Amino acid sequence: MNISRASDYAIRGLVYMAKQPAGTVCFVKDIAKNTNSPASFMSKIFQTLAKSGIVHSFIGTKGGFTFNVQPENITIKTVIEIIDGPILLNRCAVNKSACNEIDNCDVHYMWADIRKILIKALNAYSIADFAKDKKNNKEVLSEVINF
Amino acid sequence: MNISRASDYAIRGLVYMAKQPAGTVCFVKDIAKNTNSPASFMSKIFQTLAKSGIVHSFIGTKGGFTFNVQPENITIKTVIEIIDGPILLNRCAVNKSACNEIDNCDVHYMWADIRKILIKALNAYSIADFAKDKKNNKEVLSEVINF
DNA sequence: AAAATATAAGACAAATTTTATCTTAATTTG
DNA sequence: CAAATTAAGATAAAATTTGTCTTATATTTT
Ligand code: SF4
Ligand code: SF4
Repeated sequence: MNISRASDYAIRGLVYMAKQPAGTVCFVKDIAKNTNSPASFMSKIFQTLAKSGIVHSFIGTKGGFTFNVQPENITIKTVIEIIDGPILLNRCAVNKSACNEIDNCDVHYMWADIRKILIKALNAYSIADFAKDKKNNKEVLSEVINF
Repeated sequence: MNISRASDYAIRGLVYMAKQPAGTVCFVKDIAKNTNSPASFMSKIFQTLAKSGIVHSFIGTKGGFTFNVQPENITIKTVIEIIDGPILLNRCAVNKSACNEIDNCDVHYMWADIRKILIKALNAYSIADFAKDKKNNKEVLSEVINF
């Protein structure tokens, strides 16, 4: 029950980028150094992010990455889905076609429900939220929703 | 971002047990058959559940498993933690000792927050909730918390 | 313009985790 | 006490995750 290390790195890398002056072309080398991640692994992660369209890549000397979507509009959920694929807690609750139950089984509604909550929480945080200050100034969700 | 198949099976297996008359000694063979899971895999899963104390096991002919904790008191979170281990979304947000940040890093508060929400949601459902009827009669959480 | 350099892209490989099976031990029944 | 039934535990296969190494592309320098 965790995100992959790749998704974790991706988020940290994007947060690092968001902290640089807007428009800066960032090198994987620097992104990796500042996130304590293996550069070659981070490289592959950014390839995936580039393919998805949220960052733009430039090959060759002075190449690197820039945002293609504003960090305010990139939520944690977006990043996790790009790297890890769809968020399916029990790996079938959404993909009903993969199960042979005619009616929904005993646990279907629960997983759908919990998934909905999780996705909303993951969508409540954007990359830009972390670039500002450490104890980010947004109110803590779990208090706001009184849950 | 999903629970393991083992946890999924565990939950389904326990729900099956909860549907039998209280006190029934259940065989792995039957539990597996009724959850479409490999019996030998389910066997190992129930070993783990037995070690944790939530079920009791009986060896030998007419052996099997019974609840050691009332299904009402076994939440989904409990089961997942027994099978998959602690719920750590980014695999460090709780285990601060495993990281070398002096202050908390940029993403620490977010993960702590989302984790808190997820855990509450997982704790809101018990095994007994599913034994009653399919569209279980408890209100849908994601609506109740207006989130 | 060619060579050297810096960079991302993509192919490849190791490590870990997940999923499962196979063998052994324990208990009951006849 | 032998046979049958069941869980426990050891072992193995498969899948996924994590990571590295090589190749292609663009820029800069000579
Ligand atoms: S009905 Fe059950 S098995 Fe089928 S998709 Fe829903 S949760 Fe999965
Ligand atoms: S400070 Fe950052 S790296 Fe350390 S435990 Fe928290 S989330 Fe993990």
